[in-house]
Formats: sequence, structure tokens, C-alpha cells
Amino acid sequence: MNSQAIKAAPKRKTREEILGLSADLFARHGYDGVSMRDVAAAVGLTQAALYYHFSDKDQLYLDAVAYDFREKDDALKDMLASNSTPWVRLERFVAGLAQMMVTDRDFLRLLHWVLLDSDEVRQSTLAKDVFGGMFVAVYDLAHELDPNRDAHLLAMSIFGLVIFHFQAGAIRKFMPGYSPSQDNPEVLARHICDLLRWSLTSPSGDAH
Amino acid sequence: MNSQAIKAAPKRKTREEILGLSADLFARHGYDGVSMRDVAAAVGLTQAALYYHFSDKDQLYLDAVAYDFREKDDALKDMLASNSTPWVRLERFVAGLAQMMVTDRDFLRLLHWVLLDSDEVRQSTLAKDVFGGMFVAVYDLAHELDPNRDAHLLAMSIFGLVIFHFQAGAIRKFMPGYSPSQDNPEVLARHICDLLRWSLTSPSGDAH
DNA sequence: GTCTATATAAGGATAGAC
DNA sequence: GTCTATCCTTATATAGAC
Repeated sequence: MNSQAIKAAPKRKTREEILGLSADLFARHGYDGVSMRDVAAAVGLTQAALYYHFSDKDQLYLDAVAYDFREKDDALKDMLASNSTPWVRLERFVAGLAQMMVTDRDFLRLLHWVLLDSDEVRQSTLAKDVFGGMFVAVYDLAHELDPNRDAHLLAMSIFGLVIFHFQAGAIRKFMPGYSPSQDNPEVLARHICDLLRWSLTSPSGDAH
Repeated sequence: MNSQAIKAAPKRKTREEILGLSADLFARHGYDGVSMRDVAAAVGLTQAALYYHFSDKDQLYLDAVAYDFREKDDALKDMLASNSTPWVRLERFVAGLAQMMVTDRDFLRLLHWVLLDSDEVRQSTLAKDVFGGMFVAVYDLAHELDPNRDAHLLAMSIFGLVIFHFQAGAIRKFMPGYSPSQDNPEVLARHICDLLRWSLTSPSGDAH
């Protein structure tokens, strides 16, 4: 009925189960905050078994992050790929990204840890594997929105506007002007798109 | 001749030395990534001595972060306080914040860890002690820039535009359109202020 | 593939001398 | 105020049985 029939890929599942569960843990507590014991307990194995699947903790971490981001990356790229106008695609992407931040808290958390990682090799690997495709899509969109601006900076700004809002989510609540409605992805998306739109479509902006 | 000679403020220095040095360590490696042994070694004391000054690791961390941010908070508020026009103050603040991100890498790192902290109590404490004043200043500025927008969201966006750029600094280098000049605080500040300015001053922005 | 058992290091924290 | 010495827990990783 299904692919590998009964016998061909018998235990490949364990590896993916480890990846999924450890990604959750790393998202919540970071590399140093998660022990191999924690992972083993979550999966329902002993510590030693993990070393059958992964050479060491570093490798497990790297694979887990890549595993977790892959699917989100695909979803986000889908939001950008269509033949609507650039502004419609932007609106959909921003709302979709914001929604994703709300729906899956771990997405933001894991992203956070990745950005924070001080290991250069891990970062370059993840940058390409995980963010490369998504960034390029937004980068192209940025160029469409305003060919006269630095598309790289503009793309970064788009990400920053959405992501930072949620990064600061926990402390935002203690700041003046806070309203729970701001946690609504639609409200945020509206704010951001307005901010960009009345900027980028600016008619006769003069010298600068 | 040295130390104890004066008598007035004999050993208060040690505590501050611990705070300064441990702040560096926490900035670089986070709470879990720093051991009391690490701190002790950096300061030149033994582990046990730390427990004379701080009840436990949590308290040391909390005090160290607050200690480190206090001075930056003051500097940033100064940039916002003047009687120039709002746009001039914005430009100065953005450039100043960006410069600070470049000059003191630990500032960003520590901020990062604070945002990530999963401990609610620690977060509310730090939110008020550390960011409260700075946020209010930007919040007020945001209201001046455009009284018709949600000042809270706008203030957050201003922070996000600057901060995220540097958060993503390490992976940005692997993305298309990257240029070293974008690491220049002046260039970034120009980009951000343009983005906001041609937006917020938008003349006849119609319905939305 | 997964287990038990264990080696070995590093972690937070305390007691008591000075 | 700081030290030495130590306790106890937790950590990564391996060896070898099943």
C-alpha cells in the first residue's frame, strides 16, 4: 500500500522521532539547556541509544534544527509564490509569518537560538539550509516592491518587523500602550504593511 | 598605599567586578552556558567566594544583566532627550543604537538572552528595570512622529528594525545582496529612517 | 537497535578554617 | 571576605550484553 512496504524501512522512524522531540526541547531550552538525558526521556529511550543514531550531541542538535525548519520554510515560500501583485503577496506573507509565530511558539524559539549560536560553522550551515530559500523569496519580493532600494536591507527589515515583535512579546506586555489585540497576527500584519506601504509607494519623495 | 588604605569604600569593588565580568560571560554563553566556576575564574576568586556576594547563580545573573544594561539605557535616553525636531531625534537615536550594537557586541548578545529567558519573573523584573525607561522615550517619540498610529507598535517596530538587523548579522553574510557596507551603522540608520520617513510623513495617504 | 552499567568530568552549593 | 575541601547531582560518552 504505502511506500517501503512493510520491511524496507523498519526503524527509520525512531530517528525522526528523536529529531522532532529534541527540536522541541532545543527550542525551549537551547543547546546547553538540554541534556542527552532529557532527549532520551522525551523519546522513551535510554541515553545510550541516542548515540546509535547520532555521533554526538552537536550532530543531534544540528540535524534537529534543520529537520524542524524544513517544513516551515516550505510553507512560507508557498505564501510568496503566486502571481498576485507584490503588495498582495507581501500582505499574505507577513500575515502568514506572524500567524506562524503565534501558532508555533517553538518556531520563534528555535530561530532565536539559531541566531544566537556562536558557532560559525553551525551558523553557515543552517543559514543556507534553512533560511536561504526563504530569504531569497523575500529578497525578490523586496526588489519588486521598490527597485530603488537595497533589497537585502529591505528584506531583512521585513523579517525584523515581524520577528522582533514576537521576540519582544514577553516584555512588551509590561510596556506602555500594550494591548492584547497587538498579539493578533492580523493586527500586526496590518500595522507592518501600512508602515511599509505608505513608505515604499511614497510618490515624490525628494532628495536624500 | 593601596586598597584598604582609604577605608571608606573598601570592598564594594569586588561585587561590581563580579557583576561586570559575569555580564560578559552571560552575554557570550547564556545562563546555562556559564558556570559559577567560570565566573570565579574570570574574577580571580574561588567559587565559594561568589556565594558570599550572591545568594545563588540566579541572583548573580539577574544582577549582572541589570548592572550591564543600566549604563546603556542612560546613554540611549540621552540621545532621545533634546529639543530638536522628532525626525532629528529619531535619526540620532537609530544611528546611536546601531552604533552601540556594533561597538559593544555584548549589548546585543545580552539583550538576546534576556528576550529568550523563559523565566517569567526574571523577565518582568528586567523589562521594567532595564527597558522601561528606554521604551517610554521611544514610545513618546513615536507618538510625536505620527499621532495617528499605534505608538506602542511603532516604537516596537523602530527597535525591531535596528535590533533584528544585528541579530541576523551572522547569517546575513550568507544571503544574497549582502555587502559589508550594510554593517555600517550609518548606512543602516539611513535605510531605516528613510523607510520610516517616507512612510510616516506620507502626504495624502488615503483610506486603509 | 536498545539495554545496563560505568568511566570520567563538570555542575551548584555548603562547612569551617583563616 | 576569601580560602580549602568536600558533598552530591548531573553531564557526556563508551563498553559490552542481549
